[in-house]
Formats: sequence, C-alpha cells, structure tokens
Amino acid sequence: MRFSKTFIPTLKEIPSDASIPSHQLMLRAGLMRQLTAGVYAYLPLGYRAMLKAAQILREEMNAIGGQEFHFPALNPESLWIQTNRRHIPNLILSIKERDLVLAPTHEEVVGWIASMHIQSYKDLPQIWYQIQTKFRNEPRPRSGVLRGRQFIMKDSYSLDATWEGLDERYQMHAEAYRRVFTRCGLDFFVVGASSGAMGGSGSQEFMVDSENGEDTVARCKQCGYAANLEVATSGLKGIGRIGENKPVEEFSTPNVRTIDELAAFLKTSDERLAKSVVYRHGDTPVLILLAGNDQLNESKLTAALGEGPVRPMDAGDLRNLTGADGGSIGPVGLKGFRIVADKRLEGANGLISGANRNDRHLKNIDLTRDVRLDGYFDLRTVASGEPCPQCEAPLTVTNAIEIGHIFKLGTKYSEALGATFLDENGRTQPIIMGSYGIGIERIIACHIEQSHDEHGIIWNKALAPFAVHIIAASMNNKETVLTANQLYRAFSEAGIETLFDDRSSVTAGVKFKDADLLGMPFQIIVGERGLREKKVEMKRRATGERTQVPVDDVLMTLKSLLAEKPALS
RNA sequence: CGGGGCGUGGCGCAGUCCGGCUAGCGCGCUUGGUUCGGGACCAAGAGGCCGGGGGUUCGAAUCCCCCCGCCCCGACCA
Repeated sequence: MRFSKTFIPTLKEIPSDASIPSHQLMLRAGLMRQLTAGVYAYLPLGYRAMLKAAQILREEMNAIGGQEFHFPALNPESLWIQTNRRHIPNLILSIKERDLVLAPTHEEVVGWIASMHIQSYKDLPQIWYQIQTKFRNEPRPRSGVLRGRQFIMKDSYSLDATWEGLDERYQMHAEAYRRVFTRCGLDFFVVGASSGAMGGSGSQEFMVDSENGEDTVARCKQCGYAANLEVATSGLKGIGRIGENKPVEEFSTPNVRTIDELAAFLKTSDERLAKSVVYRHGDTPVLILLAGNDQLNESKLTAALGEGPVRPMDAGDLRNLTGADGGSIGPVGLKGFRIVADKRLEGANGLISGANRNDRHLKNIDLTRDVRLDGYFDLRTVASGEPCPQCEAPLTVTNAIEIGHIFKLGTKYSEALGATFLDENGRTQPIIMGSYGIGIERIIACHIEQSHDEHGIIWNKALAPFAVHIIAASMNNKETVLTANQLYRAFSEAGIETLFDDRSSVTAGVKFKDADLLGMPFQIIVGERGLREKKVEMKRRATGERTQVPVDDVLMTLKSLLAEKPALS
C-alpha cells in the first residue's frame, strides 16, 4: 500500500493515558484509537496485524479438525439464566431496551445448538470455533488492550461422548495453542490454572512473562513446574507435632494484633503460631487456620468450600459472633463456625492461637484434641523462594499476561441446557464439553511488549502488517521515484506485502522515524546515494543491520529472507 | 466500589494556590518560499462552550457545590 493513501496517524509524543509500552506504541504507530474506557477502534495497520494472528489461529484450529462458526454476540438473557451465569458479578453487559445480553463467551450458544442437533454418540466428537467480538462488564479496564470491555477472541468448544475424548480434545488444543503462539513469535509458557467460575475439572493458561501482567505465577527453573498463584503449591513441610502435649493454657497478650507482633512478644519464631482468618461462605461463618504468617489464598479457599460466594467477614460481625476482634480469634471453643485448616497444620500440636477474648491467647493447642475441624486443605499462597513441590529447587514468583486458557468443562453446561446424546447402549448422556480461548489483541500487545525498542515496534514476520517498508528518500528525484515504484510493483506482484512510503510532503528524516516506529521487519531505502551505484539499502528492523543491495537483486534477496523459518521453541 | 491523579485548539503541556487586559507555549495543520538520507528553515494563517451544569462576584480556566469522563493503585478478573 502507498503510505500517502493509507490512514496511518502516527504520533510523535506519548499519549498521556498510556502507561505501558504496548499501549503507547499501539497508539503512536497508528494501530488503534481509544473510543472509551476499554473500547478501541482498530485502524488499518492494527487490524492487519490482528488479521494475521486470526489467520494463524484459523489454520491451526482447522488442522485439529475445528469447524469455523460465527455465533451471535446478542443472546437472549434467558439462556444465561438457564446456566445460572446471568448474575455472575462483572461478567455480562446487557441491552437496556430488550431482554438481551452481550455474550462474554459462548458455551450457552454452543450448548443450545448442540441440544438441538447432537443426538447420537455417532455425532461426536466436534470442535467448534469462532473468531469474534466479546463483551464483558469489566469493572476496571486497563493496560490498553490487555483488559478491555470489548475484545476479539478465538473461542472454541469441544463436544465429546467420553471423558477420554475430552482429554484428547483438550490435548489437541494444548498442542495447537503451542503452535499458534510459537508461530506468532511469542515467548510463552504454560501453567496449571484455576477453572474459577467456569467450573470443570482442569485448566491451563498460556502465559507471557511481563511485569505489566496482572496474573501472578510460580515457576521452577529447574524442573519446569509452573502454576498460577491461584493454585500453585510448594514443597514447604508441615509443622508436625512436638513431644510434650500439655493442656491448653490461656495467657495475656496485651495489644498484640498480628502474628509478627505475637512472635515479637513471645520472642519466638512464628513457626507454632496459628493464624486465624475469618470469612463468610454464603451465610456460614468460616474460620481458617494458617501456619505462622502464611497468606490465605482466596481462590483455594473458594475451591475448598464449594459453591457459594466467599468474602472476608466484616469487623462488626466478627465481634458479634466471637466477642473478640481480629487479632484475638482462635479455633478453640468457637461456636457456630465452620473451621478449616491449611495442610501445613495437619495434626499439629503445641500451637498458639487467639482465645476469642481481646488481649488473650491460648497455648498448647492440639488440633487433634482441642479443635473440631472440618478438614485440612491447601489454603496458603506460595511465596517466592519456597521449594518447588516437584524438585525442591526454589520457586520464583513473577507477573505474567494470560494469552490463552483451556478448560475441561465437563457436563455443567450441557446438563443445564439439556445438551444430551444417546450412547451405544441407548442411554441418554450429557455431552462432555471443553472450552478454549485466545485473546487476539493480547497476542498483538504481548508481542509488542516483548519486541520493541526506544524507536518503536519490532514486528516479527508472522504478525507484521507489512513484510517490507519501502522508503523513497526523496520524491523530487526522478531516479528515486522510478526505482521505488518499480520495486513496489515487483514486490506486490511477488505477493510480498509492502508498505511504500511515497509521501512527498515530508522529509526523509520523518520517513525514517516513522518506519522505525511502525517496525516492519525489512526497510528498503531508495535514495540518490545508492542509486549512483544501482543499489538500495536494506535495513533489518530487529538488528538495525544495513546492507547495500543491487537494485536487480533486491526481490530475490527479500524472498529468501522472508522464507526463513523462525526457530520453533 | 474504596484511594489517588487528571480534564485548557488534533497531540503534549503552562496558566488554577493568590479571580482582572485580547487564554499562552511546543508539536501537528493550511498557504507561499527555501530545503531534501534520521522527526528542516523563514514568513503569513486557521483552529478554544478552558469536560458539563449551577452558584459567588463588577468580573471566573482560576473560588464554592453537583455531575460526567479518562488514567493509576486496590477490590474484582469468564
């Protein structure tokens, strides 16, 4: 395309609303503009990049037998009431004038179609996918395109007759996703994840390391263990039992509120101090016991307690129910609470915990003797440096951006929607589903996060809006214009996507700056200087390396460079 | 939803505390000329309900009240 006829509004200065590199560059390079919080208009250059990602997705989805659909974004509200997802907090945006909602995902629609037309095990398995705009009632959009209220997603759904089939479809997706992200040139990794409100039996996330990510993951460099902090575990040992088992004894702890204060007061480590944290699970008060100063992990707590909302108990309720304040709560003699403990406390004795009287604690607590527990669960949050659960090497905890998520859903949605089939024995069974998503904008933004410098974007060949950027240094020089035009035509005829900066209104300097900002993999600079020797300059954006190439050889040279396959990771 | 910041030509900002001439600066834009390989120069221009509403005042971008929008931190995150 000719630059002079293409809408590429570049910005010299950094827009004040953008704080992370990908956001700044997507605006500066004219890929997109923000309409309102979390909603972006994609301009020609940005949309081209997104189409590149979408095409890769199509190819890889088709390769595993996926069939492309286009489901409606407008859904009847009733469909979401049927699956009990209408009122999940911060999920659905709705239409005021009708009982319609904007779909945040498409399990419901898939289930609806399947319920009508999948009748026999012979109709299964199926992989249905689409690339479509999703809407979400995001409370706080942020980081440019990384968390928006409207975004484009490749979502696919597998339908199976057996659990083994689901495993197979899930595995196929995992592999397809690896190929997709590899082809996109992303440096990514896979973590075990929580299935959260989606339900289901297993899930993994595809992650990109980034300080600007809002997910936190624990990883082991030695054995490759990786998990979202929501589910990550560590090899930290339980605190076990100690020899003497004295009777429980109350003692005074004036003004002690936190575990650290208690440890300081007692002049001991926090090892045998049991921290009590108080929550509500629906209407049920719950006391959670943790070893020392371990941090409660709410995702794990939610999973352990089962269906229903989980939230911290407010201070007033706590006082009414226990007669004490936060720092003095404990499990012994506590009435009306469900009590759960972290696994590190399994069978422990000799513990110190709150006495349910302000400024008083109890010592010599034996969980097996003194407390009516509802069980031990893994409830703590892993911290950096703790031993890996698989190999004991220290774990590192870092931020990451989620670019894909795969779920084994099971039968939750098919049951709610009546999506069943007849098995070989003529029995009605719910279809076993999986769902799999990849955010298109996130692919683009993550690539830019991973591939830019102080001058601009550095596109890889797979996602670049154009493979080549021809710069006519001067449009006043006949020879330059002629050669640049010839090359542009030759490249185009050879099927090489080319952006030709043919602007006569700006100086060469502006074109060079824009070319670096836009970041196409190869720049071909046509100018008087080189043409005296019948040469043009070829610059690799990634390395800055420049070479003089005879005009007659440029096409061939480019072709071979563009054919180079990136190393598969 | 809690905390913080911001809102002034297309973009980036100053002016707001302490009210006062015609609301400034840089970039961009238009026209003419000179330049022409790393964001050129000269000259002349265009472009503003100072986020919105209400109030105080002789007088409001500036003070007071209400509202809206955007960004950041937290809560939340299919």
